[in-house]
Parts: sequence; C-alpha cells; structure tokens
Amino acid sequence: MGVNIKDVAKLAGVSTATVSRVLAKSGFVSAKLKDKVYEAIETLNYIPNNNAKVLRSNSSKTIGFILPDICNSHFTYIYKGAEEALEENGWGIILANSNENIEKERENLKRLISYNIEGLLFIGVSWNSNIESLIKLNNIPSVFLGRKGKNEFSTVTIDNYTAMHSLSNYLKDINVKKIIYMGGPDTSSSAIERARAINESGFEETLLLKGDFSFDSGYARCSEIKDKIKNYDAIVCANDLIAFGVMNFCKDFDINIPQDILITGFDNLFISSHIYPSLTTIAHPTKEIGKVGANILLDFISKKRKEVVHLKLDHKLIIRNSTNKNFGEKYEK
Amino acid sequence: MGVNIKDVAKLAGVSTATVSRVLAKSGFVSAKLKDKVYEAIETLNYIPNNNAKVLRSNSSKTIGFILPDICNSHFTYIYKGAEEALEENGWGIILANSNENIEKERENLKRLISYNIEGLLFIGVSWNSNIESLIKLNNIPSVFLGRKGKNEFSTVTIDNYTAMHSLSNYLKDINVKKIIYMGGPDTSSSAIERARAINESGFEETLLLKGDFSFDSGYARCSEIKDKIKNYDAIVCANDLIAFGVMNFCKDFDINIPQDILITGFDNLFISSHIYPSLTTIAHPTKEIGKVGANILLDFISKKRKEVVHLKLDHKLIIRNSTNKNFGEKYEK
DNA sequence: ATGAAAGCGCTAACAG
DNA sequence: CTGTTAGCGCTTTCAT
Repeated sequence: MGVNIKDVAKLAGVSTATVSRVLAKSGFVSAKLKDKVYEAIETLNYIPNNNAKVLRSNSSKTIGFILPDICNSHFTYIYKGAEEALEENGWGIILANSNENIEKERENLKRLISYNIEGLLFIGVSWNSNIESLIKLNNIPSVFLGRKGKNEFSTVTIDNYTAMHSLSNYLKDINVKKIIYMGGPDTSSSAIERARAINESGFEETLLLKGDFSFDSGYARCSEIKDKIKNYDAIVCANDLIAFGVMNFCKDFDINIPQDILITGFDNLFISSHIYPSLTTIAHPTKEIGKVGANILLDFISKKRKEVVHLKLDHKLIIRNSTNKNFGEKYEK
Repeated sequence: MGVNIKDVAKLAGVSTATVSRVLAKSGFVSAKLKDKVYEAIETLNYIPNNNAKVLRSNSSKTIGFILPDICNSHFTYIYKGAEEALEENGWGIILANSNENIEKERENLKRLISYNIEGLLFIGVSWNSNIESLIKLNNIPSVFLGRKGKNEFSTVTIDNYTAMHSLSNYLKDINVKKIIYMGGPDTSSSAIERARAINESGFEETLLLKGDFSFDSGYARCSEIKDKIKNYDAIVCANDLIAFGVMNFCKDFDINIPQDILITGFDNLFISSHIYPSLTTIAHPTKEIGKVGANILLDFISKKRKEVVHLKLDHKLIIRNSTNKNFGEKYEK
C-alpha cells in the first residue's frame, strides 16, 4: 500500500491522533503541530484511506444516486443539480447506472449500501417493490426523483397529470380533435399519470398505443399504424424521444409536420428546440429536481425533517413549430 | 450499524472465516455449511461491508472513471462501453464528474484514490500535468480515453487529424474554397489535432476562430463575424455542439443552410441526424472507445500488458444535408 | 474442511 | 492540547 497516517505522524513527529484531528479539522491542534502535519502530508503526498475512515467512523458523508440510463441527459441533469447541492454542503455522491435493467438496479443499491451510503437519491427503471423493501430494511433515508414509487418515500417530481393537461388543453384550443397517444410503459408512474390526463381530456377520438420511452419505440409504433396516421390531427408523445422517433418516421414516409399532423413531446431535451421542426413539449426543471431532492434528503439525514413529503415542481408548456399550423414550408428528407 | 459477518456466522453456527470463504467463493467449504451460510445471509438480509473488505484485502476490484461533463452523452456513451466490458469481467466502476472544472477533476482523482481504485479510465477536462503526476505518484494503472494527455499513459482515441482531413478532402471535392473554422480550446489535444488538419488542408482562405466546445461558443463567435459569414463557403466546426450553435445563429439571422453556407460538425451526436438540416459530421465509435480502453486497462492491471499503447479507432465520415447543395427547400424560423 | 486470531488504516474515547 | 489504545468488519494466514 501507499503512505498511511502512521508515516505522516512519524515524519511530523506527532501521534496519529493529531494527524487525524488536523485532517478532520476537529478538536484543537496547536498551530505549530498543524503546520508540521500539513508539511508532512505535502512531502509524502498522503491521501487518506477512505475505507478505513468510513469503517471506523461509520460515517461516509456520502449519498448514493441511482439512475436508469446514464446516456439520457434528462437524468444526468437531475444528477448535476443534486451534485451541486450536495457539494455545497460537503457531501460526496456515488453514482450508479442501472442501464434500464431491474436486476442491475438492485445490484447497484446493494453495492451502494455496502459502501455505507448515508442517503439515497433514486430514479427507478420502473416501479419496483423490491427496491423499496431493500431501502427500508437498511434504513436508508431516501428521496425518489422524477418518477414516483409508492408513497412511503418522499418524492420530487413534476405534476405529470397537470402538465399533460395543460398540453392537451392547448391542443384543444388550436382545434385538435383526433389524436394518437404514444404512451410509456405501465411500470412508470409518470407514464401512467400522463396517460390518465390524456384519457380525461375528452378528445373526440384517442388512439392509445403503449410502448417504451425510446426513439425506436416511437418509430416502430408508427410503422404499425402507418396507414391510419393521416386520419388524426396530432400525435401526442409521452416523451421527446418517442417524438423524435415519430418525426423520423414521418420524414421517411413523407408525412409533413405540422402540415399533415402535429407532434408533441414531453421533457424538453436540450435538442428539442434545435430539431426540425422544433418540438412543442413540456419543460421539466431537471436540475432543480435534483437540487431540491438533495436538500430534502440532507434534511432527512440531519433529522431536521421527519415527515414524508411529495413535492411537485412547476412545469412549463413550450410551444414550438411542431404544432404551429402556420409553419409554412415543406422540406425534403 | 446493520448486520455483520459475525451475526451471519453465529446464526449459521460457523466461524466468520467460513462465511468469508462462502462469500468469496474461495477455499473449500462443505456443501452443508455452505447452505447454512446462504440461509443465514438470506434471513438476515446481510450485505457485506465493502469498506472493511477493501481495507483488509487491499483489493477493491474497482476502477475509477473520470469524465469532464456528465451531461454530455458523448462521454457517457464511452462510459457505457467501459461499464459493459468491466462488468463482464466482474469489475466495478466508480464514476466521477469533473463538471469541466480542473480543481474538481483533481479532487475527484484524489477521492477515487482514497477509495482504493485499482485502475483509472480518464477523460480529462483539458491537458493537465498535475493529474498525470498524481496518477504516477500513486501508481494507478491508467488509460486515457478520447482526449490524449502526454504519451506517458496509454490512450484510446480516434485519429482526429486523419478524420478532420477526410472531412476537408470531402469539402474540397464539393468545391469549397473559403472556410471559417470554429476550433476548440488549445488545452484539448483533440482540438489541436483537428485544427492542424484544417491548417494543412490548403483551402484558399481559412478564417480561424478559437473558442469552447459548446453551443454558446458557436453562437457567440458567429455574432462576432456576422457580416463576414456570407463571404465563405462553409463553416467547419470542431464539434457538433459548436455546429448547433452556429446553425441556431444562422436560423436567427436568416442565413440558409446549406444554400448560403455549408456547415459541418464533429462527433455525430445522437441528435445530429435529427436536426434540420441533418449535420455532416465525423462519427466516433464512442462505446467502442470505452470498451477497448477498459480491456486494455484490465490487461495492465493483470500485468498481461506492460508497454504503453496508443490506439486509434476508426472514424467514419457521415455526409448529410448540411453540406448537400441540392437540398432544396428553405424554411422559416 | 474449519476455526482462531491478527491486523488492514483510521477515529474516538480516555488519560494525562 | 496531545498521545495511547481499542476496535470498526472483514480476510487471511496458521493451526488443527
């Protein structure tokens, strides 16, 4: 192994306890010894062993963050918000990627627990009681972000129901009667709430198609109903990725957006304003979700807060050209 | 604390050594005891303490992965490739996000070292000798991905020089004479190599503008040279993000792509095929970079490999509508 | 094949 | 203010 606290203590001519106190900035150490210790640390390039520290102190000052797909920037923005908030407070994070795989999600949680995390920010692959019982069993203060679990843990989400309603109201305002709804999977509470809003919106006709939250799923579902598409006024998608798939299908089969059919998404990915035509969608306050979630979690850890809370952050309807009937020109593939 | 190995041993009626052997699948334990141990683990919901394990065994079976920006999917795809390769071999990863901040990058490396990582996959914010000396000092087998450091550590990259050359050759073939080059920062070896290729390409005129690898930087540089833009045939961008910024500027100021000017990027982000017009660019084998890098790293760790290696993976020139002069229609903002 | 026991590097009483 | 020391949970010799 490398340099350890004993080496530092020896070189500085003090005890390991003194070195430990200097490192922790706890207890009182005279300026003279402090300087010596810092000097020794410097010359030896000492880096404390975190495993020993956590093992002994039983405090890692670290929380775990589990997300479903690290390549989806929607989740990583939430992470970034959390990271900022935690850093400000001197907490570390260990990130784990479930890769949309429930098995791996569970393994990740176990792994994080084995690291002695003191709290958990969780974005699930899908709703999953195993995870919740594992969390409870191990007494990990937890906040669920973005997608909800049951109501036993605190959540920070947007109000999917209300958000989708504001979208459907807008569509009705611009005279949309018949829609195709490209929903998400039943295992996602977000998907369920968004679908509920659509069902209760009272469009003249609604063709409901379930699938994944993915580009490919949007494309594939379009192929299945290819001939029917033009009978509808709009394709409402449960997220932006699905909408991109749908738009690609439309380009490939010469269906013009928005002339032939309107398209809407949900999420407002960075790129949704830059695709053609730009996509009408719902913006989440992604970083904010992470930040607020992290702060709530810290309150739980410090016992400042005891009661479960379900926070819903404000969404924003973003109207762009994919629903702009005056958006004139056609384009080629 | 929670359940520990003693609790399991007691319930199973064996010693802690036996439990440890069962968990490690090492040494020999009779089937009878093995069953008892597994049963005890199950009923107690035992999760081993990783800190103790690593501390004692001095082996974490974990590598660190440092990337500059977790919200940039280019990097997270590399991560995903590495994760897959490492998982297959039973290795864990701890991911650290530098957030484009050199200070944080250094802190991250120290933090990972304090976790006893046995290897490092590194994508730097910029070239940075501090990092390299820290790695050497602590004897961490390391592979640099995507962006190169000095030549002291192994690297897996694409050949930025050749790739940019294939792009400029293509442009010359379609009769481009005068270009604006929106380069990246001098601290990035990728940026330097791409710029070198452009300089040696022998365009009739080249206006060279340096800046960040960001959307905003592309937009901002356009504003600075607004009136000159139409004097050029193409804007060659050092990456796709810059190109998106440039395209947005062009939309805002009624410069038509590709009629008024051609645009090219570099990276082939997921979305580059879906924006309007679709972007001519260079595709990296992102996941492959991670995968290959991880395998090389494992070879270093296991001493199967000793010599430093500099691998360049194949790129691909992807020609799309942003350089297609026959791409007919105009569009509105 | 199994158990006893030492010790990884650190922190936190406790003593002085 | 500083040092001594026990012990966190686990692995790994060394006995048996």
